[in-house]
Amino acid sequence: MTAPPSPLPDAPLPDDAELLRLDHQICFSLHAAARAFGGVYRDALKDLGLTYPQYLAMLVLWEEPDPQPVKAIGERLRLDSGTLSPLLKRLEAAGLVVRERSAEDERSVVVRVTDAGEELRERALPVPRRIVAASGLSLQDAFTLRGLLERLTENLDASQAGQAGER
Amino acid sequence: MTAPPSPLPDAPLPDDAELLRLDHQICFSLHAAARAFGGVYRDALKDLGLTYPQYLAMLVLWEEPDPQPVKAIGERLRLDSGTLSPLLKRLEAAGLVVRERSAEDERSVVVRVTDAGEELRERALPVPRRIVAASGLSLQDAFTLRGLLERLTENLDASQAGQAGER
DNA sequence: CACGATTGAGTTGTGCACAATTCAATGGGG
DNA sequence: CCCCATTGAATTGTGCACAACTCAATCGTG
Repeated sequence: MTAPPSPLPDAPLPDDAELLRLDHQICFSLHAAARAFGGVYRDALKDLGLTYPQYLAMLVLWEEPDPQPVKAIGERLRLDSGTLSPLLKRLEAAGLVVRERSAEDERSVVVRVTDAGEELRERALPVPRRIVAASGLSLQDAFTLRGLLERLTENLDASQAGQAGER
Repeated sequence: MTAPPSPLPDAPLPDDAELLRLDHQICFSLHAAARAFGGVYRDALKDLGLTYPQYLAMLVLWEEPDPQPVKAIGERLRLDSGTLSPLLKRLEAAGLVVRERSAEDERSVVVRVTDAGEELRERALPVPRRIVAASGLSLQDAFTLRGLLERLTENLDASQAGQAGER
């Protein structure tokens, strides 16, 4: 909401080149950090036979005892069916989940974790510890980072929404 | 929505479950932020006919007047030839760059920006401004974020390197 | 000089992300 | 009640990311 447009007309305005440079470095850093995270998760999850996005999907499913509709998983992970459908099919092929049409609404497909999927959960428990250790951030920094990232995402999403449909 | 687990200031003890939750939210946030960034760039770059990674590659090429070897671009972006080769081929097909074998080292391929590529640079100038605006972060926050991300990436990379080859 | 190791691009195969489309099930308004 | 807009999944097509591999050019050492 608070968008400081230009409080100081002749402020120590970082000139264009400076702004652009900073921007580039942030998108670079974010890109690099996301991929570095992916690499560490790749190593940590190799033994479990999961990819990072598959792991995220399993986390969502493990969170609740009841089967969850594909729609709900997509909203949680901010992914659409084009990404989730094949991913869930691979999880089903691995025997970790089953997908079945909902009885109440035949359009909906609910995903249930199998016994094998629950067993995998046990083996996945030590994973986050490894990641936290690898990140090397203090709790304080982690909180700061998470807060900034969430604010950033919120802003970016709002900006994009305003850009597209709009009313 | 997401109900913060324990807002009690009295029991901030980060037991395992707490740590794991935090970790998950950070990887979630990072993932989400990276994709939100991608979405905003997608909009901003649509008119230029560039994808976000293609834009990053062009930024590297625009930075220096001389043609740059594929190797150097890959080191700058932390991408390997498996990703860069097809990407650069698409940029070449779009007429923005040309790739030619280096005279000194026949193994190396250098990438040169064409006149059309230089013209595109002019049209790309306003893009970063839009991104900075969309991010809605103050300069202060942007610096903090960049610092945390770089430290995070460094730690993750180091951890992964120690994990893998190592003798 | 010769030969084996290394280097730099490229190719292949798998999986993620997203736009656009398809299709059946559902639900609301005339 | 019927038609039609909406919804939820899935499919198709493009592009990125990475591992594993191929192949030619280069380098180093005997």
